[in-house]
Amino acid sequence: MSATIRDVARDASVSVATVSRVLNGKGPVRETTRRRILRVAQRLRYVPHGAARSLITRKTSTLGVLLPDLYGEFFSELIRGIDVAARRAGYHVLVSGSHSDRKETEELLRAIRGRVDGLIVLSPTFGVHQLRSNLPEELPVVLLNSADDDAFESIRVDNYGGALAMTRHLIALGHRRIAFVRGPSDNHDAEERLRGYREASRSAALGWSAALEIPGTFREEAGYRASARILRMRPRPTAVFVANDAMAIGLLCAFRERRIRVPEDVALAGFDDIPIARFLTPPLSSVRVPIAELGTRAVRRMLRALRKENGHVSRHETLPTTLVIRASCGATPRDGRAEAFLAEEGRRNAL
Amino acid sequence: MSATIRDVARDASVSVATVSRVLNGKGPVRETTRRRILRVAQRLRYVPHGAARSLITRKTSTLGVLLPDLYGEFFSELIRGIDVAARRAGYHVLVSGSHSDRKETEELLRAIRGRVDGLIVLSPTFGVHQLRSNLPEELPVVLLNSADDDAFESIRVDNYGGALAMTRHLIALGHRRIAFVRGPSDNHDAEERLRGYREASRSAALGWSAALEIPGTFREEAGYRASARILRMRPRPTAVFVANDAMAIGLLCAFRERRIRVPEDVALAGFDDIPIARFLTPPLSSVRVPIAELGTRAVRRMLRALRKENGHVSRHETLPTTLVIRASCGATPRDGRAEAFLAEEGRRNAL
DNA sequence: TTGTATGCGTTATCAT
DNA sequence: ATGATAACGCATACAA
Repeated sequence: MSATIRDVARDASVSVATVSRVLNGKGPVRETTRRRILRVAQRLRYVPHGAARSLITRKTSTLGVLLPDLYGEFFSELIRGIDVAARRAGYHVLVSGSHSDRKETEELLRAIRGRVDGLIVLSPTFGVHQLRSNLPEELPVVLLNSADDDAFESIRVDNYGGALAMTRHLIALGHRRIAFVRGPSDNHDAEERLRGYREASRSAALGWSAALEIPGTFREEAGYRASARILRMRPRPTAVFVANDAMAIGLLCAFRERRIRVPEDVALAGFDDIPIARFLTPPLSSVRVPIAELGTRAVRRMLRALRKENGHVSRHETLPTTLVIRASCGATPRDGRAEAFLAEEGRRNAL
Repeated sequence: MSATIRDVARDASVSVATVSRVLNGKGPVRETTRRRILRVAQRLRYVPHGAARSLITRKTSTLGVLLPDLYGEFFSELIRGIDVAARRAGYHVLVSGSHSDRKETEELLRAIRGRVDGLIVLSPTFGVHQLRSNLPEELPVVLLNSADDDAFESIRVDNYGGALAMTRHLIALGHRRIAFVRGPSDNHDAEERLRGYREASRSAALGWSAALEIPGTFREEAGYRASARILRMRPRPTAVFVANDAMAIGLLCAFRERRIRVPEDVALAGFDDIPIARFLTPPLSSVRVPIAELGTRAVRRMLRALRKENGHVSRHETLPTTLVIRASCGATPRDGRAEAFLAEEGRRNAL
């Protein structure tokens, strides 16, 4: 068994109270005893017991993160952002992902009482009411990219604005028939991106039709499949805007198999700007989403809430998205330059 | 404040002991009181306090996961594997990633006392001695892909065998000068892959030379850069085996810029078989690593250790890697077929 | 079948 | 400057 505070107290011939004071740097204590206690603690390899401490302190110094069924880069970037920000502030991260089942989620929500000081929830699919009813009242919650969020603090990404800008960019390049490959219809991010596409199409008075919108799932396979429907259309779309990069990769693959050239035969643009987007053939134009920052901000907001400083801060925040134009949409020479590549690398490392 | 067990006891006119018995299903209790207590508990939305419970139980029902600076698919797949396996067994997952600083890591190791029941450590870089000295003796530890692991249970992936097989495959295709782009030299996985490449080269009596081994970092950029050195070699290598897929993508990008055709001008093979490998241009031959399974197994081993069933099980385990041959190494027609794609998809979904 | 009492390892509130 | 002791919320041995 590990040493407890009593062991340290006994070996140092003091009371547990004094040991506690020394270890927490609180209250006055003579320098000599302080050093003696520290020495004993080190020799015994004493470490305070987390559960015991949080029982009395009513603080766990850990943040909970609840995620849906996430894949690939998005997941890892988000966790990374949360993790580093949390650790910097002395917090641990309790993560629970791959939640598709509603009941399971509720069970989990209840199980966290006394395990976390706050909860960061990314739930583009589910509503928020189940959160309300399954969570302790006083537990701070920060919502990420959620649909209805009036009850909690929330941070989202400007999916709508990004989709609007990219669609307009394609229009500016002369495209009139632009297909859109959708994400899951129960996903809020996906719906916002669709909304941006529609708004741009409408305001430009394009020959828009429902047939131009193709269902998808955010997975590569869906993009691969979408290609067939796109190539069957008459007249054929001259550009395809895809709701995320993963599906765009599927499309790229399918187009290559059918000898459709990008961007000569059809222009292509994605969404997310995952790290490999610029390494694709051709390099993929995309809408950059600050994923890691989404996590970082969430933690920052959470910390503020934990310090009860959330009295007058705005409860909703939207992170901007930015257009990243590469060769796939035809606005740039087909082959990217190494110079451009290196510039991008610098920016990335600076992050 | 949330309701405690006392609140429930009071409202149900019983003692806390009885409430505890009901909620944990232990000991005999009359059916009528049982139901009454359950009803009250539900009305009060009572949930046992995790810290309090683990203080007395000496169990936290959470698993710690310690990771190095991981990126992309590898990270997310591993976490997914661990997460689902852990939750299925009723465990939470406390993750801490992006550890490059040694001191910070040690601090963290100590901070987990009383927060986790066991620790899963992926540390291809660091040694294990610092684990020993900073961890409570009795804490079960499962090591993943670590260099020296005699002290703990460990699971690793057959990096050596995979690299050996892929190199031999390239040799069988007629290649005699095969370059190898290395991973970080302090990374155990990377070194094992290098070892496999060397062994295959040696046993085939190829014209191997140190110049054929190019340093790398596992990031896309390193692959991009490696291309220059490769193209400068005389005679030029006819094939390049890259220590991971991310770098292979960088190479693919650089080759395209320089109008080097793959596999016609140079064959290419990667390692990891990340999901997008088959969507690349051309589809990338790679060595598949069962990442999610690595996590799943780790949890299984951990659970066994927690049940103290680890008396007679083998302490070291190696997961097999498998060759995935696509177009990039030239063994297959340049364009993959949709049929092949769909077959692969089936396999993937079955996972 | 149920209640009482003790302790898990800390921190915090009093004394001294 | 230090010590005794009461919480924190729960599980459990033992008594009833």
